[in-house]
Amino acid sequence: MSPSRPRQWRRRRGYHHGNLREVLIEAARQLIEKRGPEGFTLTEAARLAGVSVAAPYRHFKDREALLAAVAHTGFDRFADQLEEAWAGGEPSAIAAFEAMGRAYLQFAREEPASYAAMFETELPAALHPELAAASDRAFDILERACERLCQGLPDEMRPPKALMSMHVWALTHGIATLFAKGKPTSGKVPLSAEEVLETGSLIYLIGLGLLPQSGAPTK
Amino acid sequence: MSPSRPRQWRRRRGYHHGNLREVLIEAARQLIEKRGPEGFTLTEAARLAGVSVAAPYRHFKDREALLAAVAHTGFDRFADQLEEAWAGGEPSAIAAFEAMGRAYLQFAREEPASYAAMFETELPAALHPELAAASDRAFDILERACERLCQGLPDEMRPPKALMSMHVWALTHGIATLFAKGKPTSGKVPLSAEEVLETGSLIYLIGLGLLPQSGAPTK
DNA sequence: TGTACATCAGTGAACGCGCGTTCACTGATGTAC
DNA sequence: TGTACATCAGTGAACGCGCGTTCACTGATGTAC
Repeated sequence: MSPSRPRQWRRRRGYHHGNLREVLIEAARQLIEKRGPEGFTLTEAARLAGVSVAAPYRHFKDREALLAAVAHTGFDRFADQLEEAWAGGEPSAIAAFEAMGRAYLQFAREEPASYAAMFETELPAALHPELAAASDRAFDILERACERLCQGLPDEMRPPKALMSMHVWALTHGIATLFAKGKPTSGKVPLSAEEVLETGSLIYLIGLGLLPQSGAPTK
Repeated sequence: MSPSRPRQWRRRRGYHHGNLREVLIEAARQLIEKRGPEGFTLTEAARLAGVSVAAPYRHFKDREALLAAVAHTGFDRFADQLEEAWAGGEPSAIAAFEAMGRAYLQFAREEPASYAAMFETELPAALHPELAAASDRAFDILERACERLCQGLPDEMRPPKALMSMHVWALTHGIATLFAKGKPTSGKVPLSAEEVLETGSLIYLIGLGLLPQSGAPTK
């Protein structure tokens, strides 16, 4: 073993971390999960990443920038997963739609910190345009899904896609947050978030005329 | 003017404030409105109320107790307003239901701080049983409303009331939070929260068979 | 009605703490020659 | 291949600040006699 410089390109060894930006985002995610988006501190994130408290400033302008990065990377994965779920349900628009709903709930459950950073903070969109773009992408996916769903509907029964997207998004977001752990509502009712979403959207789709009345909830 | 002790029973003059508990709750509400439930400080609330930083401890065990009081009084008014709106819409169950929905959105808009303290904090229910009771009361009102709505429905088409309540609550809560000011979603779409809720619940009620298909959204 | 006294609801100063951010610095890395 | 050097990505100490909470205290109030 000669003392040649360690040829570990993106390895996190030695003085230079090599990966600190991503590690800090992940650390912030963990801390937000415990203490909420307002509760996480830059100091703690640095400690968790094993660097000095000043190191994060090489990668982020300030605390808020790290929070925005958590939200941004969250939106990216969120949009990816919605898209993937939709594609996996094709060619049945209904199946694809329901798969997307489940993917939404799954994301909120598996990445509560990302979800909180994305939807429960007030990051000024003007200061974080790349964040706004990432969030728009997720909304567009939802909107296109609604459009596809309604394709077969006669014109006069087809709801405006923006309106329908809001219905679907609000219902899903509402379920995701009411069922989030620690919330006063969670566990108050012996139902899973998935059951509530599936039955709720079933009734909604019947109301739109996309499904026959017979499909009413049975239990 | 003789120096007789001021006969102002519950007036907030002089050394004894007389009203401090309520004033602190109101101050906390104002601060939460600006900085969120995690962002408000006891120090600032005391300053806003015009008392020393130690005074709040005469009325609240600690910071969290004041936060819980904001949530508690919020739930009380919230439940009152839902109940009142329902009563005002009687005897038409549909009209009463929609009035209740509007009252919900109105509360969230007029008391964003209360709403946040109620639904966006993680106050341990075990430590605040009176809070859990107040929240249960609000949910019960919603549940009874759903029951009333479905009264005319044949048994096999009637959804379990807990399930239906969750649908309705989630949709309304989702709309309220997505439209809350400062949120990434607010203002993204040229629709009012009320429009989205009204059309969304219309479609839902059609899906349940409570309204004829003809009532589909027109615009 | 007057007075002594217990209790209540404030004050103001102090504490220890952890935070966000800045600064001059230094070790590691990549590259031009 | 070797070396000089610019740049990059860290360190570690320090700062000023505001917070939650505690403490001994005191002025105001209500009440028993």
